[in-house]
Amino acid sequence: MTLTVFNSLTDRQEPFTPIEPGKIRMYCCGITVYDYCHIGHGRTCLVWDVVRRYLRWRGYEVQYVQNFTDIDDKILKRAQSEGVSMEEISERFIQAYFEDMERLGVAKADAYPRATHTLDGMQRLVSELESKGYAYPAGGDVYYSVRKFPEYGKLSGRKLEDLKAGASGRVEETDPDTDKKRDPFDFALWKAAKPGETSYPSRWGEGRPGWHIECSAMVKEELGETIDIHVGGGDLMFPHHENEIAQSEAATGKPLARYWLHNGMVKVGGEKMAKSLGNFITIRDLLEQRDPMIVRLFILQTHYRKPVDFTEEGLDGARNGWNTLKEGLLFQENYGKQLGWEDNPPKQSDEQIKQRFADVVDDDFNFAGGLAILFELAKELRKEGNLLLHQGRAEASSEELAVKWHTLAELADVFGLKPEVKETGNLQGDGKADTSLSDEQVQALIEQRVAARKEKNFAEADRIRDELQAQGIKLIDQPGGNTRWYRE
RNA sequence: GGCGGCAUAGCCAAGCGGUAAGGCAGGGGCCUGCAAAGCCUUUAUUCCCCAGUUCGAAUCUGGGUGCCGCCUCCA
Repeated sequence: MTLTVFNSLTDRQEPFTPIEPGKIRMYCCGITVYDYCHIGHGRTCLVWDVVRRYLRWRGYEVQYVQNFTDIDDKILKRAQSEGVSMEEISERFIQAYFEDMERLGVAKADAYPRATHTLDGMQRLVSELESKGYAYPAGGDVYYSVRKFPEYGKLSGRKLEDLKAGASGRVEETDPDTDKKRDPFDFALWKAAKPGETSYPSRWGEGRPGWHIECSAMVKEELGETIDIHVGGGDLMFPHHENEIAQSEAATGKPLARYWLHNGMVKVGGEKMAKSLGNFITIRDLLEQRDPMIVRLFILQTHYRKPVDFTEEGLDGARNGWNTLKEGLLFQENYGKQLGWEDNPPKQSDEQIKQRFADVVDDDFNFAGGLAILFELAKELRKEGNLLLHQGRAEASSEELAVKWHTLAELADVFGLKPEVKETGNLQGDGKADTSLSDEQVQALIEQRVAARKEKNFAEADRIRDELQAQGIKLIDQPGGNTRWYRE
């Protein structure tokens, strides 16, 4: 089967072919760095991280670029209210972004261009648009003339007439600069600086770039005139991506991207989560409560184009599901020694299963379908592990188990799902709660309980178990009187 | 008002014309001093409703209903 993707540009699912065989140039619209990232940003980054991982796994060389918007009204506003520079705000939240993404296991992009580092490129592009007649200056601003670009609206499926019908009465009233525009739908490529604002010199005077031009400039500088895949949140399709197309394609006369992919929004309580609605959850707040891998699994369970509703119930389900996968992934950690894998680390994976996985995921990145295969493998390994634990031997051969484990680990890696291997405790918990008891204290109590059980003093044994349970320590009694434990 | 998307078990979710994946939760059994974990087993004659096409439809067509997103900054 061949990889097919849903292209927003054609509104159809179509076979994917890169411009240059084996190579993919991919651009993701990143974030405006004026605050901590919320889980909507998290979903976007996670989804495209996995797409990128999958494409690599499928054998493509992927060049992946994601931008930071560090020139923006909201950054300026925050800088002014805190009495610091825009740079200071940007820098702070770029660092926070990297911290959050590292915790979520999002791989680093190949480049992170910033608006402040792309000023020349943006100005060149604006000049080019001006000289080609697509842009006009107006009192220190420069606007893009939407009517000069006949294909305007081709991405979002809008016609200028429809926009007019919807926006009539709103655009004129809300935009005090409207009088400078020749058409209400023209948008700013360059904005004249207002007094006290951070600004940059240009041939149109002191000012700063408009929002959309940065991506047009960055794509061109980092990846070229036509790229393979341009991705971003569905809410960016209009006007941001539409305007990017208008700018880039008018300037180069070539398509900006062959495939446009958009991810669905995150909802909370059935409503879209957005800054403007005030119902957002930041990634760092969420990660106080939940293992990053739970969040990853939760998000990957829903197809990337569908909306996903964040609920406690949903996250609880993902937590339990993650425990199952983790059990499988830790198979080598927990049983490899017993199976004598040390000098012969398993390297072989099951080609048939990998083919099944690829067939499913090739269908517009059907991650949920792919996860079903991971669960299949993880459950088999868990079952065999349980046999090893209780009976000292498994049903399958060491080689078979090695292949299964290796296949699972390889496919889980495509999804960025990795258990944290902890030094403490002899089984893995979900890393959520922390207890006041040290490992030594737990161990001591367990030894007391083992002794009590030997004397058939079950009241005392149960008392100790309850005490540990209250601290979030779970016990597993094994045949032969051994007890394993983990933190819940 | 315009444009677009989605409706599948208690919850989440795949499925894209051939007779309902998977996860979570639940029921029953095994194991256990009792648990926990694990194992086995079970849970939608049916896919929002109504028509139609077809030998055959959750899947295609038409018409309803409901929910959501975009049209303004937004991942």
